[in-house]
Amino acid sequence: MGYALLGLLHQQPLSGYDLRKIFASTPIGEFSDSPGAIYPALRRLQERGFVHGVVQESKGLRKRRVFRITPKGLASFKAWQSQPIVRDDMIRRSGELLLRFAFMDQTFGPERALAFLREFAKELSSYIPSLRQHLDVDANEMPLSGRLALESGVQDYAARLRWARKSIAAYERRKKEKL
Amino acid sequence: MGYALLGLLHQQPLSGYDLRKIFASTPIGEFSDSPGAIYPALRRLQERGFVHGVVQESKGLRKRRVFRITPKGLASFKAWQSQPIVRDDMIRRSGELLLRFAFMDQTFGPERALAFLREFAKELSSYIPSLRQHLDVDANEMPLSGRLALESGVQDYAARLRWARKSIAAYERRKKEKL
DNA sequence: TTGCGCATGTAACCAGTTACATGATTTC
DNA sequence: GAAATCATGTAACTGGTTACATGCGCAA
Repeated sequence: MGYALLGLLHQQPLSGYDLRKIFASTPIGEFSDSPGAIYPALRRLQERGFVHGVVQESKGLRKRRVFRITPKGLASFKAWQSQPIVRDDMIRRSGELLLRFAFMDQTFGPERALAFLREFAKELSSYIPSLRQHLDVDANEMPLSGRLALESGVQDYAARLRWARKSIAAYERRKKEKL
Repeated sequence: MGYALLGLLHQQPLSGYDLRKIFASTPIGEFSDSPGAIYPALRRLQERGFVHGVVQESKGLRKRRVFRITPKGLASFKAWQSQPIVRDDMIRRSGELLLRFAFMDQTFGPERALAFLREFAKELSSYIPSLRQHLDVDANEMPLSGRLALESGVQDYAARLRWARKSIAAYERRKKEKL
């Protein structure tokens, strides 16, 4: 979740309360908007030197602490985004992959975003057949609900692959238009 | 994850090592096969009286502790499966919903599984339009990668809804055949 | 003056990750 | 006798959940 905060703070400086509102009101993945999650996370980021908070006393309201990302924080964010996509990311951290992608235009530009999508699609299209094969094997000895639940996983991956291909096309279309 | 263990132990008695192998070799959601996750989880279940472990010394191998679910454990498992489906489950605990469904044929039979799917589909089909609407609003001020990442979320839910409807049809088809 | 929205925080609890430790048996 | 497999566990670390606590300014 620290990276979600860094990504948002890279767009603009925000207070903990601002971040809570963002998590509460927009469908940005599965992040918690509870103060018990956000304020400790901001403190950790500050301890690592990734963000820097300044108290603002203006405007009659209670003083707020506004955080901005540091160069060190941005470097760490970019390093995180640049990690290769491995199968385990696909299986157990798909939300994190989407988050890495969501901020890619801002940090690296469309060319890198496109490269990310291609890597994503490639990894997915190699995973899906092996998953499907596995299911076909041991689906026989399972009750219908179990079989369907596994099938749902395959459908999810297939939908994500379609999304990736559509997104690749969107980037390529935009590239052409710019020429 | 405790519920995943209970569900598997309801099918048959298993040792911690057996459970690790299942998590390692089958695509049952996103569960960890590490001993540091499984053995403490089994101990907790035992402390709550949900499972009971018996040491087996047979067969030359190292002794293994085989767990079976208790009536109390089964009751707790069923109560978990019977919770109403709320929107927050859909958004932040979709894996848990699928897990609840996966074991439903065994615990409650096809009629309840079908009811679960209908509730699931209903909740989803009310959520998707509101999500889509939200996206259309604030997608304008976002870079392409951010917009696409949010779009991916919508696609996921749409795929899940299609899956639910297909699954409902599968249950209804089977019901007809039985008559 | 009661309550609401703004705004920040803490503390107990729970559970997964990573890494380490141990020991028995089988296979090459 | 070394390596692989079977089998169980612990400990430090990390981080989210839930619930509580606090305080300001404004409007009904």
